[in-house]
Amino acid sequence: MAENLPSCRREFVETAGRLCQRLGLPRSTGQIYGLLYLSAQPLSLDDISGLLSLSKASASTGTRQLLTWQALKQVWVPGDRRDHFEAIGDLRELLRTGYENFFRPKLERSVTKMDQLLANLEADRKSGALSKEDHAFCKARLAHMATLQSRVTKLLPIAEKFF
Amino acid sequence: MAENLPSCRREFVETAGRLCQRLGLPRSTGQIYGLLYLSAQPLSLDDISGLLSLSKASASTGTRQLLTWQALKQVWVPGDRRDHFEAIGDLRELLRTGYENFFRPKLERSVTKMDQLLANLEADRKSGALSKEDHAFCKARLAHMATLQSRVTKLLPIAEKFF
DNA sequence: CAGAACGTTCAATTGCGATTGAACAAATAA
DNA sequence: TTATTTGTTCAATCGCAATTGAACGTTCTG
Repeated sequence: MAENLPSCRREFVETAGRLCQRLGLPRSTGQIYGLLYLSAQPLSLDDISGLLSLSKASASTGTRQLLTWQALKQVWVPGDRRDHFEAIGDLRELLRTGYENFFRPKLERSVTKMDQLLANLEADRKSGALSKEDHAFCKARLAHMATLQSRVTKLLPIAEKFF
Repeated sequence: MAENLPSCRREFVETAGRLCQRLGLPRSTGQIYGLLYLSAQPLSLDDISGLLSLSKASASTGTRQLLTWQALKQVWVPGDRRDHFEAIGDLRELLRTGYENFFRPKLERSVTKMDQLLANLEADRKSGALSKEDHAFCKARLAHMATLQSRVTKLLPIAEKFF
């Protein structure tokens, strides 16, 4: 990490990096967004890799990823043919699209997965792999899980409106 | 993974394992809970490591972790001096304590972190590390983030009641 | 045109944390 | 008592994905 960053930015970059790391995303991605979030001027790939001590490759893949998430935008800086990047500051929107692209598909898949599981359960019952008691037990537990699932599905749109 | 598991349990175990993996938790942890969630009878450490093809060590650490999360309970099986484990089926409660122990502390820390950042910002301003414009820009962005933070803080208790 | 600047791609490396095997301690049995 | 069973701890290993360096294609410049 470069020493020439003001301490507040340095700390912010570190925090953003760690946050991404916890979310299972590349740390560099968070660092890049964090750096740009507190940069009044757009930065080039060289600036980014230099300030964060990242390789050119990481800066490139990271910015491209962030672009697909609509977390950054490219801006043209007159007199410089390099790409420059700016953070899109609207975190609310970022959160919303993040939910849309990230959570929601998984939630939907989990519902179809539950159907598969229930189908398998019946198949196991018929094939004799599961006793009557085990069948009933599993069915009850899966049903309980399904109700929770539907609650989450109902909650999230509400939360979305809350923002 | 053992072949002697009925297909519905096998698939459930796999799904639970992957879910934990995505959440940044050990996969084995999810597998163990998944196995027990669909087991009408409590299982011993040997059963668990056998059915899941895990080492004794993994089964031990995994169950202990799950116990601290109140996701399992130990039950005594007469005539067997080994520990046996049962899944606690109330997923709602599990979710609630998970939020309490896992998310909430981080959310609280993020608030104090924000204070630190704002303090650093002022320090940088006074030391001349940040121009007046940069200072204003960063302050605005951090303020925006702080409002989002407080919204999340307000939302979560509401979501909790929803369940 | 040649040469440089810029960004991307991809195989190789690295780092991190889950998993393991072996040694250990505690409890039970013989 | 000694031997066996049971569960934990910890250093070593392994797997996975982030990161890198080098080679590449493209676009600009002189």
